[in-house]
Amino acid sequence: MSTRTAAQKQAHAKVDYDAFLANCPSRQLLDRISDKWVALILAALGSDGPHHRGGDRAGAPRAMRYSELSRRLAGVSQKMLTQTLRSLERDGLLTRTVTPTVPVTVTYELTGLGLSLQHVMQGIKQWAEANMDEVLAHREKHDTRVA
Amino acid sequence: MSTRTAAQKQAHAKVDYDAFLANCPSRQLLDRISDKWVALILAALGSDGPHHRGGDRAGAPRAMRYSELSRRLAGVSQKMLTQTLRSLERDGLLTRTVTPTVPVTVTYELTGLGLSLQHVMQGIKQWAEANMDEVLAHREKHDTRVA
DNA sequence: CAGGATCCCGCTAGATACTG
DNA sequence: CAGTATCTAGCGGGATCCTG
Repeated sequence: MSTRTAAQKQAHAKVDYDAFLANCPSRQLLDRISDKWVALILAALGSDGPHHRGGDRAGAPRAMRYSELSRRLAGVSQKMLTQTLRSLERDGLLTRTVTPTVPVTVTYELTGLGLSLQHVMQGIKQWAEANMDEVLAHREKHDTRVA
Repeated sequence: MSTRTAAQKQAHAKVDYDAFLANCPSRQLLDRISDKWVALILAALGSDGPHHRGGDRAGAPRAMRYSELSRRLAGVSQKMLTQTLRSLERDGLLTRTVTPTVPVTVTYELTGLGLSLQHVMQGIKQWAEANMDEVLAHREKHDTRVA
């Protein structure tokens, strides 16, 4: 993506959104994207498919069907899945494509904007998986001291 | 402090955590850290102070007092602040230091583990602030089409 | 297949009051 | 100053039933 527009905008209009401020829109946006399901949906759409389960490095952005996402995000209710997808669509992070086949086929795919967020969110998911042991160790130590 | 114990465990039992799985601990950890307040607390502790508001590039990790954090995270209730701080402390992301002065002084500071997460979370906050306009535009377009 | 619509429970986040 | 304790309203989120 070209960072020229972004740099231009920043230098020109200099709209300083600050998530530290309670009434700033970016605070709400931060709240929206700081979500488990958002992270997982983006990770799923950013990786290269459901059959390649051993490792989620980013490959080419991939279009996935609703059922595929549902299966991949184990334990997600269809309400949360649909709700989150709609929210992401509304924010321009992904596109929803309906193909009028015999049973309707719906696919979701990341936009450029969504992909840029995916790169960040991916880090969080990976951090959680990578540092799980250490966090677990800290918790145990902390709990035994209190208990 | 040395984290030798954690490193020992990690090198020994190579458990591959997968946040896509519902019962995986990393799923819950992902849920915990995917939080607005976590992002803001880490950002606050990772930057270089409250008076330097124009830009939140990471400087040296800084120790902050409870009241400082409370002021910086505008709109946070003391309950959420305390609760989130305790959670982060339990997970080993930050340390809580009590200094028995006349009125008690408590400072919070990121650990190495916390700092590593901060680098990731920082990206989210910055993404939200940087792409706010674009998201807003998408929403407007999407809403007018539906309305 | 891909949801929409409802019902409803739980727990969380906020407000308020009190304390070492 | 830095919390703890308590109460409650609200809604996040799951389960269930229904549809184009």
